[in-house]
Amino acid sequence: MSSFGKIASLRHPVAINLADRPSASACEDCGARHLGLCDALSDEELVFLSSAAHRMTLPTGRLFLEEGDAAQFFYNVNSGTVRLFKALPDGRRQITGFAGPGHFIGLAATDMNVVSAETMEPVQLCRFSRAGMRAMFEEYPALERKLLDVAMHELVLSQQQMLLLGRKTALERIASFLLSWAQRQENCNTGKLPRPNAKLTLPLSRTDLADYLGLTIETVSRSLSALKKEGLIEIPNIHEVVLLRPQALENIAEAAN
Amino acid sequence: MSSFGKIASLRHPVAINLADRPSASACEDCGARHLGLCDALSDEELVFLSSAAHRMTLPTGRLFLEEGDAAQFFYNVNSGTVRLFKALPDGRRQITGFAGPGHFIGLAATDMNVVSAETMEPVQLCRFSRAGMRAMFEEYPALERKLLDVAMHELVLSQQQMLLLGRKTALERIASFLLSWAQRQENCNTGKLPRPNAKLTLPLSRTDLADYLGLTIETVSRSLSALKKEGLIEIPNIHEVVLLRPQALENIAEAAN
DNA sequence: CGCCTGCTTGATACAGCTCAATCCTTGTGG
DNA sequence: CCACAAGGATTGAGCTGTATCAAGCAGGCG
Repeated sequence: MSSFGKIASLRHPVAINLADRPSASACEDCGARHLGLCDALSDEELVFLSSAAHRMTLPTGRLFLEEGDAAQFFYNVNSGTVRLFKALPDGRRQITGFAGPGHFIGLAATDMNVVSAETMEPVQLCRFSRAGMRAMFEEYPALERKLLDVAMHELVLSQQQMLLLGRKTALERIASFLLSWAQRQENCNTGKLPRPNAKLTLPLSRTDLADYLGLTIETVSRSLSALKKEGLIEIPNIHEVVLLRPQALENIAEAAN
Repeated sequence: MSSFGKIASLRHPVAINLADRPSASACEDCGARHLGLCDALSDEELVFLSSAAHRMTLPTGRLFLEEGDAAQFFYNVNSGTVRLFKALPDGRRQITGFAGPGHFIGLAATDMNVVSAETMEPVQLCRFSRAGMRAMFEEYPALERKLLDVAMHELVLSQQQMLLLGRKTALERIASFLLSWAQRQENCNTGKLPRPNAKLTLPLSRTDLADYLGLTIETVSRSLSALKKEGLIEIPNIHEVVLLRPQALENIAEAAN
């Protein structure tokens, strides 16, 4: 996946006992310790990173980042899910992505935030000042390396999404989404299809789904119903989808033949 | 623009005479010397970078990067314009971006290219092996810093494009495109509107425009005609547009009131 | 139990697509 | 220098996929 690979050489072979160091134990307990950014860092680096982090817990539906505001912070999600979006003055909304455990927020920014961010569930995250982060790069180049990897991966996802939004039909969008969400869920990026009967958990509402796929909730609902009627999926409840025939979904998603 | 700013401290205050050093003079003459990536580097760094570069000249319409192939190289455009795109098996195409002088190609990739790239005019570019680039990061961290900046900027553009593709009307897409192309042309990113009567040069065909904006050529043509009839733009010829009333275009593009 | 919110389903409207004809620009050859 | 051909752009007419508007449905919570 990562074009620069793991930075194994930077990890200390000798374990450091961090139990008595408060700033480190914060990371030890963290749900995201072995995900994303944090997994790329040695224990020593984590201690340093942790000292610069402000840990926060937010309730559902909290808008903690607003498009147009000065960009002061980066965030790393520890638990829960966040939606990132842009909006037009008349209320039209485009969700540009979802950030779950281990995901990094704030790379898509200039001096101002270009997206807003809102929690979809109770969320725990670590907040870093952008200036502090920059300073850390001097000391810990692995951090910067990893951030470049993350940015490159997000670019790949963006390109996919542009194809989806610009050129795919409603049914193709839904099929594409289900498959990409499955990928994401079994973290990830094996490039393989999910196995038949794989069960997806969607923390998103139909409205979120519509705003992510550039459709209306009605069209989302109809498309899901169509896939159900064709026997490609099952919908036991509103937040779960079972992929009965992933290959058939793939054929629709990629407009094969 | 750049959230990490210029890396002024790394530039040598004392000029080095490079005239007699072949690998350096290649950069001295380059149209992109003071653009993008190359402008972020000191002369010393450029010499090194240049030694790793393979300079190429390609004719119009050359497909030099194909989606799905192993990602071996990065490219830096020196002159001309390149279109980057994804396609579906049935021929539907989504252009994800255009790369002109100073632009870097290849950040949106995993082990495989996820987009194809094709020249729209005669193009000069520098090619770098990805492995070589990675090695250079150790030696010249400014390079990596700059690459992260570039990636972040591309992410910002991607988010804008997702909003455009997912939620804007045909007229709004055209207006948005004209303004963003004006920004790009007067390199760039001042965030200000172009002055009235600003003249745009479009190296792209209507087909390219359609595939970039997620529309058909007919709709592109009709929307441009509509803007012309309303007196917001003038179209002296197929590759030029004059922005008579940028503010009015902005109001359309951003769906203001 | 019944309200409320979010989802589904149905009927209709319309923005943008498709198909088709014409126009314009540019390059070529007589 | 003009006639003509060819490819791209424009314009028109009708169609269609998705949006809009509206009515029912269901599951969760007080």
